[in-house]
Amino acid sequence: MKVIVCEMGHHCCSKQKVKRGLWSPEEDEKLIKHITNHGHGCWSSVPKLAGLQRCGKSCRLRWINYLRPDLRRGSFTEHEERTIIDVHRILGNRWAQIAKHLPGRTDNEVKNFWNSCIKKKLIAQGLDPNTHNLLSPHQIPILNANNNKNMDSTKPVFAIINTSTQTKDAKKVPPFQPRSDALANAQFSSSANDSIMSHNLCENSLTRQSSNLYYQDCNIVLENDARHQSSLGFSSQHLVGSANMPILLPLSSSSHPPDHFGSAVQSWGVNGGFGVGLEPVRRPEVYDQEMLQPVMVNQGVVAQEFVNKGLDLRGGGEVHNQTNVEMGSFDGCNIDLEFMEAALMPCEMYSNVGSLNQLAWDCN
DNA sequence: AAAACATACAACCGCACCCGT
DNA sequence: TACGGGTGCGGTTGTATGTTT
Repeated sequence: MKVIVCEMGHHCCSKQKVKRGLWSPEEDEKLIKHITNHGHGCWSSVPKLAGLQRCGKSCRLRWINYLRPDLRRGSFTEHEERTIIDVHRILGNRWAQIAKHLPGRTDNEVKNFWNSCIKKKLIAQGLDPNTHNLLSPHQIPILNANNNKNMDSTKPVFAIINTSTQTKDAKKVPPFQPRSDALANAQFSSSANDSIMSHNLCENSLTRQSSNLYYQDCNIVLENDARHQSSLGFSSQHLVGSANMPILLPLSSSSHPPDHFGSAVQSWGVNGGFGVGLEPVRRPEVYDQEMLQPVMVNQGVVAQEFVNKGLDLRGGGEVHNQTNVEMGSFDGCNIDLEFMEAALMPCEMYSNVGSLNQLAWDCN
């Protein structure tokens, strides 16, 4: 083990030589003994009192991340992993906040686990770890190149795209950013009115919206890009996707060529969700509420277009009429649907995060 | 067997915020 | 109000260990 001794560092340790690098068992023992007997008090004074040639900051870090008795060591459980993913989707890289939802885990541990494990899993699933949306099409070649070993070309590949990126100026669309300010104000209840309010407040927070997933053929989406921006401007996508709602797309599949979905491309509308795969994860009351008030829920321009055109968003007009989806089309695909559902489900459905109120509270 | 490479994780660094003076 | 010390946080680096070639 190489121990570096230097005179550089923080103001708290600039007056004396301090060790850097890995801690020895003897140093650990000294620190534990001191804090057990006296508490840490002012961290800058700990090294001197404990007889350590370390800076206070280093002592604090060692204690918090490694020596604390209430730390939970060992690998992360699946439940913890899901919690991390879910909270990260809402809070972003706020590791300390995320760690608060995992008793015995430190921010550093969560961060390392994210960077070394979860990140790769999400990418392997076609998810952008930063946004939790499906990777944009221009990222897919990279993804495929990196994952060819694990790819089964006979199965569809999915990616999430944000509906707001389905434009020619996709790159200009700002990426998903956690909205802690909105979360802080968000209220969630079972009433329809509250639901509407919540969605308005949490426009981007991937809460209930995240359960509104619709699968479409990526090729067709891209080919129809212009149509999506037309003045007529509405398709099933516009209805199902608010400006920020993620949509699941099968990117490519030899067993499911574009034609296979061609007849269904407009069928993935409000009622045409990928029934087999997604219906189980939806809460009926939420579904109904959103069906009643999609315009309010989806605050995008497109929804307003529906209002302007006097369309009945409950019944669905042309959108609602096209629900002939072959539900068995994705049998045997290699995507981990459960994982994706978990990653996109409202947190209270599977994690120990009681509610977004809790998260909002923690944000403050 | 050894070198090269990959991975996990501990630790460091710089910055921002809080609070007391 | 300005300043400085203490602390917390997120990004980054360094190192031990495992795996592959």
